[in-house]
Amino acid sequence: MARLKAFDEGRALDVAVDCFWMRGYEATSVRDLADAMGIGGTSLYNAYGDKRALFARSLERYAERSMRDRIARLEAAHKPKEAIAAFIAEIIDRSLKDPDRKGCMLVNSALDVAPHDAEIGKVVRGYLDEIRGFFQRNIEAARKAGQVPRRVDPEEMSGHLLGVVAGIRVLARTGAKRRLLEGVARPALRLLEATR
Amino acid sequence: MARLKAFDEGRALDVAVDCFWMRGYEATSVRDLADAMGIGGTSLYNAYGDKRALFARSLERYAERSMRDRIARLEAAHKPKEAIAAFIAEIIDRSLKDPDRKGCMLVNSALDVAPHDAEIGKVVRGYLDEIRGFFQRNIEAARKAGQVPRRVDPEEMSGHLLGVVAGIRVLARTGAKRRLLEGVARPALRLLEATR
DNA sequence: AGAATTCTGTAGCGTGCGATACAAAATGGC
DNA sequence: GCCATTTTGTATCGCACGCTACAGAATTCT
Repeated sequence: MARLKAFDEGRALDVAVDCFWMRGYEATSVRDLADAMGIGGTSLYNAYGDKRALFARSLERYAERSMRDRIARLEAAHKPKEAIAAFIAEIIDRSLKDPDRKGCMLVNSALDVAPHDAEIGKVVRGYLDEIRGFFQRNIEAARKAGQVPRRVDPEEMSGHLLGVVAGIRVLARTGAKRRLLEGVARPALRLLEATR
Repeated sequence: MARLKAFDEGRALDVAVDCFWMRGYEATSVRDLADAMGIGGTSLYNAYGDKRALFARSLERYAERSMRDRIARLEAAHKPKEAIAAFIAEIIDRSLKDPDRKGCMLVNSALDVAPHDAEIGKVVRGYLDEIRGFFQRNIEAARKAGQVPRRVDPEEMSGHLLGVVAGIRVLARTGAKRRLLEGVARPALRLLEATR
């Protein structure tokens, strides 16, 4: 019927994710994007709409690949309390291993673009609440199984853990060392252990 | 000797702080700044140098007025443990009261500009470490006074509190409600209380 | 008053931005 | 083989960006 696309939309989108992830929305130009994705500007607009639409799709892609996949994998592989600890440990490891110090695209977006774009702000809030939901779900399960003290309130504690994760992402982006990041997390995890 | 400045450099700088605080570095144009400050572009360059220099001075001003002043005031008015609780309570209140949801300029800068500007990154890290220092200092004092459990490690716990504050600032910028923000903070403060 | 110095407004520099017009190239259906 | 349709590269568009040249206004010193 018509000419075929000469590039893989999904792969190019992954590249766009990296660009927005590293530099943020404003600081990433359409030309930067097109060059990195290996396509022309026309193809970019043809395939994804405008810059904002591409950002929205990138954010969605990030949430799917870097958040939901991780949550699903950890919940499948670990018992509830261990899933929480593994989530935080993995985030610290990834933050330290990434030479670009990109942090978390959701956290970056929460500060960068959410305040100036109500629609994207709502989306970001939804994604962050999915993370909180992961924590709450697993706290509840662990508490029912007697692996977490009864005095721990799942809703409150899930918010605490979400805040801790966001804080870790912020500090990691400024080049914090492992010692500091683990120090941020450890007291929170200790609250899930039985009190001596 | 020469013509006098027709504007107050300090007051204008405060306006610049608000602009950068709300919109970030990239998204704030020199024209936006000059208009808001009530001066011409030439006067801005004459008085502050270029945009980056104005940002650096704004960040410094913010740290002085919104961080060091608060720390000094709270340490003068409260005993160590209460100073910590008051610091966090004040941040939550201010975050919720601000209709612009500006959050914390240090945290915003840590994500926005620090990763792309080593020098400013270093400055931001220094300011954040001043906050951590406030926490550590007061934890140590409270612990010596027997108001905080001996098992609390001041260095680790100060990092935890810094992370919690950063997390609160992130979530506040996305429009989080008081219930969530206080839920983030409460488990951390509970660690400073004696365990039943 | 006049000289010296600094500040201020206008006007514009070159550059990069997001986005698009247009024609050539490539594909599948008939 | 030709038509309809979509993709692609080139070549911009108008605009806003950070920044500056320049001349006139304002101030102090002599």
